[in-house]
This record gives sequence, structure tokens and C-alpha cells, in this order.
Amino acid sequence: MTSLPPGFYALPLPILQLSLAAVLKCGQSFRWSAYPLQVKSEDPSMPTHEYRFCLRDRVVCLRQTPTDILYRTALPEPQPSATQQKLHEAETLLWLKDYFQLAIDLKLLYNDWGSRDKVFLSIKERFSGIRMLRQDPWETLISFICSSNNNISRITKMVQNLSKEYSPPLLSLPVPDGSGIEETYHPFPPPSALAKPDVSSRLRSLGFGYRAEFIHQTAKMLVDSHHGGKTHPQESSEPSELWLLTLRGYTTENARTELLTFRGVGRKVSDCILLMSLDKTDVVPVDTHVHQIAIKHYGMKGSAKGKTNMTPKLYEEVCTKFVQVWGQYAGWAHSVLFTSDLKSFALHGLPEASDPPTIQKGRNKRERDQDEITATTNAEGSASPAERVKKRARKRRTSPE
DNA sequence: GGCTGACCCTTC
DNA sequence: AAGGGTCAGC
Repeated sequence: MTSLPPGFYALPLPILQLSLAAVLKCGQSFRWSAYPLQVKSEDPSMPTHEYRFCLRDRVVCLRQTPTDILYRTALPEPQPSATQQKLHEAETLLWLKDYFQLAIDLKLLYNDWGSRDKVFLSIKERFSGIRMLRQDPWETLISFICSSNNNISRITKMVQNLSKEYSPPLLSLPVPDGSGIEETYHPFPPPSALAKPDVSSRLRSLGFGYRAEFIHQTAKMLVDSHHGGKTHPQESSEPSELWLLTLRGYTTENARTELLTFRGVGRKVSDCILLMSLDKTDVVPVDTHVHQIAIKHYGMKGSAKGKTNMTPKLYEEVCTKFVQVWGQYAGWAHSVLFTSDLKSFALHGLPEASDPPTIQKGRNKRERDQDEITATTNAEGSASPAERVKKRARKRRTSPE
């Protein structure tokens, strides 16, 4: 790196430790914008994209080279002095280290997972730099309520609409491709904004479907039980947001129990929140897709084509299996497999298991032979004795009060 | 307890 | 017609 783009600072970081392109658009966070940059040369050390994320008080802009993360902080008017700007950049750097969990050595984890599991070994070189983000629990809660029965592109639109509708614009910036077009950025709205009376009907008209009520009820529940409204303009978190943050100090089981009290939050969504915002590194959220991976490559029971009903019992079995295979950071490993399968999915069409030709978009056989996940079933029957399924009573209201 | 259908909306 | 689930009702 000889010269930095104007306003940017460099944080040295091998690309093996973090791939922004892979991590920011794979269904962990739904609020990053990506902008292609004009690349004049084919110099592979030049960034191809800029990524932006709106925090409560600033917009963080990132680019990546093979050796560095380039970062820049955009602040609302009035323009700060040079020294003020520097202070903000220092804060942004701290945020980056926390948000991307840079103290965790991903290379070490990849090696560990690869030594434990040959399926992982077969894909690790091709899908490097995929790590878990440490997101804000409130934003993660609402985002993943949106995720039920849904796909990444629609979830992304919904979360953007939510921010646009329920939090005021923070600032505008020209998009980095030089077209001169400006884009306006909104922070994620606080709980009090989504707890207001007519939120659910508005969300419905914005295309949230049945999730509209879930979001409203969840926000209201939080605000009501934590003395919640906001009294001061902005800048600070609301009590319920701070309370959600304290779940990081709970055991996984206790934190999950709390999460399950919210409307629209079942086992899968709660596990996403635990893994992606509450430091529960071994939690593996099991959706139908992950279940399919477990069947195809890890010898779990269930028909690979027909849809097996995901019962709580089966869910636990799949979870347990992955923790056995990958260990303490199973949830992190799962996201690598999940991402690799997403890509191979986009590339090769539906996964198949045995004989019946799943009619689907032409291609199959030939390309599947070079499919992303190729290793044999690292089977070994599901021999897991100890399974204290510590069932906790779900304290969910049956009727609104 | 475990199983079923409904639920919004988008897309293969 | 089914999807990266959850809820209510048997």
C-alpha cells in the first residue's frame, strides 16, 4: 500500500482473517450497503468495493485490500475539526475491532475445524475469512424476527425500510463511484420507535406481512418491561437495549429463555441472536438448509429430498452433532459451511441426495462432482449419550393484557 | 409432547 | 408450490 484514498486510514489485516465481501452479505447483518468501485487496472491489491454501515452517530466506510482494512468515518454536520475527526476515527477503530471480533484468530480456528472434520477441510481454502460478527442484540433481534420463512434479499429490503421509516436521517454521502448521486443513511431505530401504537399496521403496508405484529409486540414488550421510552434526543441507548446487552453475561440457556419470550422468536431465531450478538460461539442455528447439510454430509437421519419435519428433538440432535464435530466455536464453523453451501446452491441449483432426479433448472451431475462440499460423509452413527435437554418452561403470554 | 395448517410475500 | 419459522390448536 503506497497511497490511501482520501480520508481513509489503514488497519493491517490479512484477508484470511476477514473477507468483507463474504461476511457482510451472507445473511448475518442486513444493513450494510455495498458499492462497486471503478477499477482502472487489474491490480488485485486495489479494492473493488466500498461497504458502508450506519451507526447511531456516524457512518463507517470500509474498503479492503489483501493486507489491510481501509476505514473512514463520516459524521453529521457540522464538520468537525481535524482533531475531533481524529478522535472519532479512533473510536471507529475500536468499534471495528469489537464488531469484527479481531482478537479472535480465525486462521487458528480454521485449522482446528479442518483437523476435526474433513468436510470442512475440503472447503476451507475456498471460503476463507468468514467470521462471526458481534452485532447489536436489539438490531439482531428485530432483523431475525423478519427472517422467518424469508430470504436474504427480502429481509434486507425490510430492514432498510424499517430504518428509513422509523429513524431520522443521520447524514448523506455521495456514492463512491463518482456518479455524484447522494445516498442518505438512517441508523437502526430504537425500541421506543417501534413500540408506538400504529407501527404494526404501517409495517404491514410496507410488506412485512405477519411479522409486522411480531415486531411491534416485541418492541412494546421490551419498552414496557424496562421503563423504556427515550427521553433524550439520541446519542444514548435505551434501557431495554442495555438490558439486551446484559444477556451476554447470561448462560446460553438462560439467555435463550429470555429471548423465547418475545413474539416471533422461536428456537431458530433465538439461536441466531445468541450466536450473532450475544457471544454464544457454540450455538448452531438449525434451519432446513443446515439440516440438509447435516443429512448429506454428517450422517444425520432424515430424507435428503423429502422434507423432514423439524421437531425440537431433531433440532437438538443436529445441534449436538455439530458441536461434537466442531467444538466450542461450532457456530462460527457453521457459518462457513452455510456460506459455502449458499454459493454452491447459487451455482449448481438444488442439492440432491440420491437417485430421484430432482427436476430443477437443468444442470446437475457434472458440476456437482466438483461441488463445494465433496468429502464423504464423516458419518459414524450419532453416538451421543449425554443429552441433558434442559427444558425450560417458556413463559410466554397466551393473551395480551 | 408431537404434528398440522395458516400466515405475508417473492420467486423458481 | 415452497421457502433460511412461529404460533395456535388438536
